[in-house]
Amino acid sequence: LETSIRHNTILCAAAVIDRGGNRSEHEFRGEERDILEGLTRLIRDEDPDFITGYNIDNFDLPRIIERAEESGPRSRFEQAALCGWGRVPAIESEAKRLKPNRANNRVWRLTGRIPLDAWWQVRQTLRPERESLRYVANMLWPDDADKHKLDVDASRMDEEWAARPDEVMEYCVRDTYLPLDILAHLQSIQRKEALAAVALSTVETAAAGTTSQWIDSLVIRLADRENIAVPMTQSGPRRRDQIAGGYVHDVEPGIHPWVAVLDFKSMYPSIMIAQNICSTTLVRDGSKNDSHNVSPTTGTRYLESQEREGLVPRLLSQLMEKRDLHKRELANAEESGDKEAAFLHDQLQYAVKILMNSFYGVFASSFYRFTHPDLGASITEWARHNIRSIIAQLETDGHHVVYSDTDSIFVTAPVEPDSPISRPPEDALVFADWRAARAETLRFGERLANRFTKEGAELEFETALSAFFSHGAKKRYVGRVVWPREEMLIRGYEVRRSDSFSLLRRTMVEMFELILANEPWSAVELTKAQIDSVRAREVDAVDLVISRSCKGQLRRNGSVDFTKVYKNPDSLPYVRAAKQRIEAGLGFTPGMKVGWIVIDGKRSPMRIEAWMVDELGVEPPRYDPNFYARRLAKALGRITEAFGWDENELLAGSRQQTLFDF
DNA sequence: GTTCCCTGCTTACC
DNA sequence: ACTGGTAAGCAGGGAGC
Repeated sequence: LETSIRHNTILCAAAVIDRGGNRSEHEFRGEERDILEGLTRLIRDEDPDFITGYNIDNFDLPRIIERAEESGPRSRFEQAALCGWGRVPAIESEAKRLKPNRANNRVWRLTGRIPLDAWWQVRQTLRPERESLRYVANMLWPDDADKHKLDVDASRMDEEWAARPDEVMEYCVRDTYLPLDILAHLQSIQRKEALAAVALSTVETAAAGTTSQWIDSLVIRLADRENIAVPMTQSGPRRRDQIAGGYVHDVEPGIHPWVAVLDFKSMYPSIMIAQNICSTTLVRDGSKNDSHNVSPTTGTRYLESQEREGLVPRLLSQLMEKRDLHKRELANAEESGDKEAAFLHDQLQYAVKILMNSFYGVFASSFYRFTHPDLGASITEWARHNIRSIIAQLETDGHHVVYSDTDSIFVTAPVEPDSPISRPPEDALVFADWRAARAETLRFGERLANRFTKEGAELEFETALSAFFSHGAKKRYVGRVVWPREEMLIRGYEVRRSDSFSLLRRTMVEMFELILANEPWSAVELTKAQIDSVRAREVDAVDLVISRSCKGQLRRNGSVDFTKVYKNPDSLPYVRAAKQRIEAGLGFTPGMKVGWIVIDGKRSPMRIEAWMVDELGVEPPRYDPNFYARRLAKALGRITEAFGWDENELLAGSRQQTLFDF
């Protein structure tokens, strides 16, 4: 749709029908009624299974319903001519199922069809820094200029429509192809189908249903076969104390040379299977029997599986076998060059993985029908117990555990001291030392995996690192992987965060390269140089865009209320940016990411300007160089501090400035 | 005008 | 109206100085 900013009405619409790759395009303009009727007729004639678009959940669908209700006839059945998209006969008795509807502001439902928003798929699978269609198209197809041509000013749509409707129509059509291309690129539909296949659910449930519905699909089916009564879900609010989660080991700041990384294969599902944890095996009457599986800290008891195998453990074992099978088939297919089979098995093994990992969350929740607070608590206490006891044994044996998070352990390998940590050229003398260190780390990793793997808790040797670095914060680390591939592994740091800015991300990656190559002083020099260039305004504003997602509540008239979701909305930079977008006529839908540039960081609240360059092609805002210099110094200083250069020393830089000069 | 502490919030890791 | 916990870090704002 293209809509009037002034009157909220629909100016024109375009649709593209994709039938097995053959596409046809359809344009609608004229009276609003005619546009809506035309779209509805097209959908009823062409009968699509999926309906997509960019941000249809929050924009197109609500707009269509709203306009149909406002401009259209009174009765629900008469409105069906304007938005009766459901796959049911257009008769009075079906009036209810004809219209798309959205229960409790959640996902859209449309009888017989599946609305699948390309924006949401992009967001979930790609996590882009910014989410405008223009930005995403540019990211996915950087060389495809006509996919991201910008020749209509969307913020002045009324004027554009009045002056040159043909160009607007063309622009509208082009943007209708993109969501189809995006879904194809992300293989979104295939993924939903694979999930439906393994969860034994409809594709609709796989696409729009909740995790608990996927699990219900498997558990209730099995419970029915076994004549086990299925509890109802209790309604109403039930709060309870949180259960304890995974264990996270402290990290010592600095470089740790030659590290073997091990992790448990499907940790929580394995524990559920091994300990037979299930609603149907939980001992609830206080009886005690030596055969019971007893959890290590709370002493929760479960029947042993020989006495009665729990429904969930059984389902999980089957899923685990299924995943192994698809992985084997995937390997076979790859070997024989059967691309279609390889694709299918890859989708299926991935869907099984997703499904297996969903079990724990549902059973640890307070409101699932088969849940009991003890179930979730038992799973995590076993997990903490297993990993802690391995850490303790390793330390007793004199091995240094560098880090551990939930199901992973990072252990220093016993390599020759002074083995090089960065790969030397193959003709260098020390290359042999590097290779020997790697071989030793591999042997060590394999040995640990064998030693600690037991029935129901398989410890796998996952990667070998020639160096591990952290500045001392949990969930933030970098590793130079030397096996099974050679690559850099970065977790948690600003590099991974979409609310950082690209100059910081880039500089930090370069810095890590140098640190892992054992050249920390070069890293410091690099950082100082970058700080200087921001200070001198030599950096493009596009490299300084910060973005975050922003919530809001949509009012009936299409405006957004921020006070319902935020205590003090105007104190938040992203809310201020969202308001600027709305002001500029660019539109904002709750949940979307908004970008901004800080133009005065000294004021409180800081002054920002929304980033609208992608959509409007306007001049970028003039940024506050000192703010960005400080943010760079802060984030990078945390890292260089491990080598003796702190934030203020970085800021002082080559210019001999003091902390208070900006 | 700092500094320190707390709160509110998002986004990461697993 | 619905899957969990653990953790880092930014920005705003008030208190005590």
